[in-house]
Amino acid sequence: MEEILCKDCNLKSSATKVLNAAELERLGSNCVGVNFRKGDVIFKQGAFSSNIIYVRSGLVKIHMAGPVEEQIIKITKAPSYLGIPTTFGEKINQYSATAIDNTTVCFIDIEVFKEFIFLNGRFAYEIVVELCRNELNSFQKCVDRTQKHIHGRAADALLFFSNGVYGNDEFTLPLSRLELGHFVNTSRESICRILSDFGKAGIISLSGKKIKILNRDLLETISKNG
Amino acid sequence: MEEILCKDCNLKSSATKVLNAAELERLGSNCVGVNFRKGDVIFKQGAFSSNIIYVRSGLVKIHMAGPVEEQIIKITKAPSYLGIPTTFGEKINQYSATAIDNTTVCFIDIEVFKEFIFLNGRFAYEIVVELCRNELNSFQKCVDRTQKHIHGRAADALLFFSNGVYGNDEFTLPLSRLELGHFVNTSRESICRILSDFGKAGIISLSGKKIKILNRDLLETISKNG
DNA sequence: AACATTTTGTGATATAGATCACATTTTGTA
DNA sequence: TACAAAATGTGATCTATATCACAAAATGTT
Repeated sequence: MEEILCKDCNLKSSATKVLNAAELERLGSNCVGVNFRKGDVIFKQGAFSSNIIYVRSGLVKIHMAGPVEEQIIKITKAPSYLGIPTTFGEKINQYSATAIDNTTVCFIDIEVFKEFIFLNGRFAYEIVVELCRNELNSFQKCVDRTQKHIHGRAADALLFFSNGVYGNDEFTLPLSRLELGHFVNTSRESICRILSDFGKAGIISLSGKKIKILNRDLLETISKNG
Repeated sequence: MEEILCKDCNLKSSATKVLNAAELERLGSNCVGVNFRKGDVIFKQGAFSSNIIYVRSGLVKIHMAGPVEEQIIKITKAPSYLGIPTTFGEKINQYSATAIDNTTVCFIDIEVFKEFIFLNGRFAYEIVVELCRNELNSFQKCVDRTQKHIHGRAADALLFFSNGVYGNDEFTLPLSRLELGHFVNTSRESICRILSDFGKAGIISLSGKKIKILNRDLLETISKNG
């Protein structure tokens, strides 16, 4: 990738925006930008972890090996940090991150990151806020995952891509059917069936990975009650 | 409760240990201790939130209303903070906390807490570490919840009480069968059946809420593979 | 102690969704 | 362009667990 200095980066996180010139300088010399293509592994569960990762652009899945199969815990759109919990909590990554679209990230040395938390209260505050938001989301997501029926969870996923990721009624799924199954806790077969159910009911139109939401109201109803 | 000044409190959190005398003084004048008895609600989902809660002693369940039924997201033993995510992320509690044993907590004014994060890097760091640990645990817990079969999840719960809470093979369940169901995502009936299965198999002995683990190895095997 | 209420145990049945099995389509590649 | 490999669609079973239904204990209350 073309090298951009942190101070000139126009894709700063809300935490980084709070750093002063000297701190940005320090960040710049302890921060490496890397491009990943769709499918590339950014970091792997079980590997040693010594960096915080800032996703400048792109889309990433966070996934971990469960007792039975792989599970996609969440899908994160830039801008966002990855691996803060794993890097602060344990030396070893507790989960993997894989690009599901072309993605640019910065690897930030954990020690510099810690330094900023120690020395810059506003930075620390922004990080705490981000972690808190994540925790709430993951509680909510876990409850939905365990209580909703498949149709509801599949509707959730479609609405997530439409609203949360692409901001459009029409989009190309960045996941295979199998991965979509891992994201909503079902089998590939069930996902296939549900998507075609939705298609037959006129809720979406689909051809391969291209999806268009035709009846958003109904999809939202299914998401709530399904 | 007998009033104890924060500076004299011998149940400090790892974050509070890092505060200096002046900060402890300030904390003391913005911090109220309260006792709760088993069953008392500490804070309620949907209510306005303006305090961080530090659990000095006791046992608390964090629970939220799901689309179908109540779910116990986690059970937290003192010492620990409650409601940091809710208080930083949203003005409204996203979940409830209820004492499931006699519990002593301190209500800390959110503004003082923020102040410490801004001004004391070591305090901020300790909070970040706690939040990170929570996030990892909740990922793991969510995967287990959605992938393990009931027997495995029930075994998990028993091991959690034995190892994580009471540090003993013998303990009194702090939950009714229904609540235990909410904790491991099953119905009351299934929990009853599984506990009696475990009893018949000689893995535990049980009379009412008193439980003794007789075959820990087998229970751990079930937890892993079940 | 007697009664109402809540909690618990356990069989019988129903069902959402997994799994199996195979055909078809799509994608990558020599 | 042709062929191998991967991804997808869909019917036919199978099964874990929910739900229903009721009896029995335990607990709280006057």
